[in-house]
Amino acid sequence: MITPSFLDHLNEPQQQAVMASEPALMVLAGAGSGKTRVLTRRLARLLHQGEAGIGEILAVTFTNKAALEMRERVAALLNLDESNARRLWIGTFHGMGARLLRTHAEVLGFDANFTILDSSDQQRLIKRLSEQKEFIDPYWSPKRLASSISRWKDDGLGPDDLGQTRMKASRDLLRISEFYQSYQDELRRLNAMDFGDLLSNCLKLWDRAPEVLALYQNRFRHLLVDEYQDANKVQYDWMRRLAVGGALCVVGDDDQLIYSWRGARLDNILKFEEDFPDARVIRLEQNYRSSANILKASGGLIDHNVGRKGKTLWTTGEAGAPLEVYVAEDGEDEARHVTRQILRLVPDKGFHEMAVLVRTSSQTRLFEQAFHDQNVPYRVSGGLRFMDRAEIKDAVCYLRLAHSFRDDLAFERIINVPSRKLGPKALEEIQAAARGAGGSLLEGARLVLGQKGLGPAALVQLQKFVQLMDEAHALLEVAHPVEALDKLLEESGYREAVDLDERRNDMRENLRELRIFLSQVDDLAGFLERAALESDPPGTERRDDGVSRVVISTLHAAKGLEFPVVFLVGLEEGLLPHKMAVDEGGAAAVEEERRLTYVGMTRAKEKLFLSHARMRRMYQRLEPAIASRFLKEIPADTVKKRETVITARRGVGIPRPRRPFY
DNA sequence: GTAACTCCTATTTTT
DNA sequence: TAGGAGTTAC
Repeated sequence: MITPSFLDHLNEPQQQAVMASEPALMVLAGAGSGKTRVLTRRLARLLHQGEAGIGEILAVTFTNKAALEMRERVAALLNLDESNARRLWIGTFHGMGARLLRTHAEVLGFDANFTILDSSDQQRLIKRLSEQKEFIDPYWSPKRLASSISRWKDDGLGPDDLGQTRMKASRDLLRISEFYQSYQDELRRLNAMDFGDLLSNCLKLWDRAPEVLALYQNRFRHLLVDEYQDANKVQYDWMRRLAVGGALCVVGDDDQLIYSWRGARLDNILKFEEDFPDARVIRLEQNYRSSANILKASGGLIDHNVGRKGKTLWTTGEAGAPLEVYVAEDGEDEARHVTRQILRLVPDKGFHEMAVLVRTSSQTRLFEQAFHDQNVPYRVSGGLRFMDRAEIKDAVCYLRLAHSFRDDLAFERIINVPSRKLGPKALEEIQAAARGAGGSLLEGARLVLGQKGLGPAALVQLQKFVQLMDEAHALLEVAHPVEALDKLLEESGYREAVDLDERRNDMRENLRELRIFLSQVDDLAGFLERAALESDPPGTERRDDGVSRVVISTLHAAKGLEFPVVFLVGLEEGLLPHKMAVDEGGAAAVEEERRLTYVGMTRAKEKLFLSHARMRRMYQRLEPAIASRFLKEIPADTVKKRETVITARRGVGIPRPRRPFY
C-alpha cells in the first residue's frame, strides 16, 4: 500500500522518480525542480513499503549540511524517533568512507583510531617531508605537491599511475612518484589518512578483502546519490562497486557541475546510460523557483554549452520582472549601486531575502565596505570556517594528542603553543629520539627527558607537557572529554595566553563555543571524527541571531540556495569567465564558468540584477574591463533596456562606453 | 622573541 | 600593488 503523502504535491515525473523500481535510475533534476524533495520522498517510500530495512539503504551526499537535512526530512516523513533516525545510513562520501575504514582498518594495516588529516595538515606534512627529503624545486612547491596529490587521488591515481597524467618530463615523473609514495608511507607510519584516502582506501580495502565488499553489497539494497554531477572518479568507482546487487539511484544536474577542478566528471552523467545499460532516465524540468523571465534568461545562457544532456525548464508561473543590467564605473560604484537598490527594495523585502553573488572572494570586500557605510546588515557566507580557526585547531590538537599518543601531527602543532621555548632545535632533538626508538614524538619526548640534549629550562617545560598529556589521557578514561579540555587549556597555559591578549575576544568566544559543542557529545572519538570531517559544528550554520541580513556569497557556495532577489555582479571578461579558466582550461573551462553563471542566475526567484564595471582593480591595478560574453548570450527580450546613459567621468582616459548590446 | 626585511603570489574550496 | 609568509638579524 502506498501512503499517499509520499506523492502529495508532486508532479508526474517527480512521482515517477519516487516510485521507479529499475535497478539503475538517473534523475536529471533541473535547478529548482524539487530535487531534494524527490530524493527524500523516495527514500521514505522505500522504507515505508518495506523494500529495504532501515539499515539497508545508503544515501550519500557531498556536504554534511545536505546529509543532515536529508536525515531530518526523512525522519519527519516517517515519524522516526531519534534512535531509528540515527540508524539510517545517510552521510557524505567521506564520512561513509571513514566509517567503513574504521571498522576494517586492520585489513589495510591501520589502527581503527587513525587520524584524519585536513588539507592544512596535509600541506604541513608535505612541507616537512619535502624539507626532510631535500626535495626542493621551485615548480613543485609543497603547495603544488599537496594539491596535485589530492587531485591524483580524486582521479584514482596512485604513485605508480602518474604515467597517465600529462606530466611533462619523465625525470619529473619518477621523482614525483617517489615523493608521492613516500608521503603515503609517512601517512601509514603516522596511522593517518587524508581526505582522498578516505575514499581510495575503501577501494583498496575491497580489493584486498572481497568478503568485506560483499558484506556491504549484500547489506545495501538501495544506494542513493545526491549531486551526482559532482562525483569524481574515485567516488564513481566507489558507488558503482557498492551498488552491485542493489539498486542505484543518482540525482544530479549536468548544468550545475561546478567542481571539475576537484575531479568532478561530466562524463559520469553523459555516460551513465552506457555504464548501466538498463538504466532509466527521468527528467525533472518543471521549475518551482524562478519567474518565467529568469528561467528564460538562464536557459538561453546555458543553451550555449555544447557538452550537456539538454533540458528545457519551464514554469506555470508569471513572467515576472525583467532582468536589470547596470554598467558601473568601477567596483566601488558597482557596490554602491547594489547598496542603493537594496535600500530601495527594503520596505518590501527583508535584507535576508537578498543576496550578492560574486565570482571570487576578493570581491566581497567591496560590498562589505559599501554595506558598512550605509548600515546595511550583511553576512558573508563561507569565509573562514569554524574548525579552521587557529585556536580551535590548537584546542582540538590538544585533545587529539591526549586521545592518541601516536598523533605526531598534533604534537608538532602544540608542542610550542603557547611558547614553551621548545623551538625547532628542541623539536629536532625529540624527532631524533623518536626515530631512534621507532616511536612517536611523545615517546621521543620521554626519551629526551632522560638525556641532556636540552637545557634545564626546556626540560622542565617538556616534563610538564608530557605529564599534562598523561594526566589528560587518564582523565579521558574516567571523565567527560570537556573536563579534559578544560584541564588541557588551563594547565598548558593556553587559556592564560589567550586571556592576556586584549585583542583575542573572538578567540575566547570561539573556544567557549567549542566547549559547548564538546559538552554535548558523549564520546571523544566521535567528536574528533566530526571535527576532522565537518568544517562547521552543527548549529553554526543555522544559528540565527534574529537579524535579517543580506547574504554575500561566492557562486560556488551559493549552490542549493535561493533568494527572492539576487545581484550577480562582476560580469566581466577575466572575472566571469575567470581569466585563469580561459587561459588554462580552454573551451571546457569556459563552459564551467557558464554553468557557474547559470547557477548564480537560477538562485533568483523574483528579481535578478546583473552588473559589470568598466574599470576593475585586478592585482591592485585599475584596468579597463569589458562586459562578459555571457551577457550577450542572455536573450535580449528578458532584459530591461537601460534608461539612463552613464556618462564617463571627466578625464583619466576612461574609454567612452560603447552602446550596450543588450 | 620580535622586528625588519624579502619574496612571492594573486579562483572557485563540498570533505 | 598589497598582503601574507617566510627569513634574517638583533
